[in-house]
Amino acid sequence: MAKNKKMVDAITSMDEDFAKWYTDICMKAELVSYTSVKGCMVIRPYGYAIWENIQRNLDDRFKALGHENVCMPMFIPESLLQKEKDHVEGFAPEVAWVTHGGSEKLEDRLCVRPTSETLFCEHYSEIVHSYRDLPKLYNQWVSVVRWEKTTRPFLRSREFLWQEGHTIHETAEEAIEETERMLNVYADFCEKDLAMPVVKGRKTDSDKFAGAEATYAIEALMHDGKALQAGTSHYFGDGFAKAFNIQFTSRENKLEYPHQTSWGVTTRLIGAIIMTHGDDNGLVLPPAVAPVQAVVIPIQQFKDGVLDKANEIADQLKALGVRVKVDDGEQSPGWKFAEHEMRGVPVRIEIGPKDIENNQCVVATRYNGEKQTLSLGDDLGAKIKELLDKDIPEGMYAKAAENRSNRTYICKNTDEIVRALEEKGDGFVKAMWCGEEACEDKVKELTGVGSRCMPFEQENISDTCVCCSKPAKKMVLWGKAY
RNA sequence: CGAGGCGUAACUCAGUUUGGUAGAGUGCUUGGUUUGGGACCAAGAUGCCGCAGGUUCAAGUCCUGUCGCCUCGACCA
Repeated sequence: MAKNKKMVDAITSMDEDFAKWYTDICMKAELVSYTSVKGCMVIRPYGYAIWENIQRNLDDRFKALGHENVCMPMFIPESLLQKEKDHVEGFAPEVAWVTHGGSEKLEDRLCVRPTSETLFCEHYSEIVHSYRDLPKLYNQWVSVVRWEKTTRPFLRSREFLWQEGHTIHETAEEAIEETERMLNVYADFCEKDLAMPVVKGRKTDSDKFAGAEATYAIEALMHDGKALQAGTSHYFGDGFAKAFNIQFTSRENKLEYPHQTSWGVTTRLIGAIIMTHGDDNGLVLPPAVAPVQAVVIPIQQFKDGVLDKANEIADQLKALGVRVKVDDGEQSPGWKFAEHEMRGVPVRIEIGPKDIENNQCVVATRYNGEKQTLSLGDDLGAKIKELLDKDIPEGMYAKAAENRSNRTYICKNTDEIVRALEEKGDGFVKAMWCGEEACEDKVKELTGVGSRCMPFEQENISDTCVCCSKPAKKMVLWGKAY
């Protein structure tokens, strides 16, 4: 009782105002702080630690597949940006420009990178000459700038951190394979480590990356029923190579254009974690990326032996590689419970005089609020490790998957879409599409949901388009997007 | 960029209608009592009232301008 009352004070309930609930969590869990420039956030230590864990995990996966990290400059001369027509058209409206160096006006103004395809292409044109130079599997961890009009922490900021992979290959087949491989890396990471179900699919032409031949994405459904693109992977064909004049001598001694890809995920993933798993008591973090995986809270810590026992448990967990903290602060235990719940710590361990007497401790899991009593001893660490590695991520995944399936509607016409959204709230809509952009636009106009992707796992819902009566070509996943 | 909201202590906000000594709660500091779901008592510190002009004997309050932030739309990772 006391808990709910207090927590409502601290965090707006998600049913009451989801947007406010989201910003409350960002602020109160100390993930970010605003600055004097709109859309530019301080990512605070706790938020950054989550990013570092995401980064480490993905970086290991990239390296295991042979990718190398590089770092491109942050400025792109306007003349370079303009080499690929679709690309510049896509990004021009949202780039920030540097017009002066010191007090001197620049001849060729510089764009602050919104993405680095052009820089990679310029570089590849210098270093790729022979099929022996291929492939190049490069990646970089940097920040980029897009001058967004509406901004929100993690979901849409003007500067954001990301990783952008840029690869260049001898053949189209190889590049397509890379595009799919990296999409799968993202999907696996999201599902296994972030416990977040995603739909893999291809973007429709109207929604694909500026300059790409094909764009693939993973789409996740947030707790409020809105869709969030969690990662993308693009196949460029040889379009960029032609625009930037990248050529190599092939095995047959012919001059050929290489095929390229790019793929990325951003700090938006932190937003996805918040909105997939969070609840009215705050953040709920998947153990794989939680800065603190387990917190030990001593009860009556001033009594002899309590703190020692707490530290003993922590040491046992540390030895197993668990990120663990003992909270020996002066606040009351109840305060600490609420605080660590708000920060999303996956496991809480309570240890007090009563427990010590019975040679036990209380272990509570954040995502479902369940408490259990475990005996102290050599296997305690292993049991908690098992919770962190298996039970918790699986339970979190199941919970998120259930929300998604409750909010996924199968519809045969636009009326059904409107009705489903009205009755059950926002969510994913599965419906057939004829392939015409006009229908895509009309569905959005009539129902409010836009095309998210054409899932790889197709279902035949009906033979005709959800909008017109023409034969259907693809099942499309529709939704309101963040 | 359109529509709305808001800038007063570290935070949340009252005070603006009707101009007249700068306020509350939370947090912070110190001391004490507490400790199994955000404990209690006492004492204390903290303000360019977003910024710039103007009106006035007097402006947090009225007028003009300006900057910024939040939310919702259109656009986007």
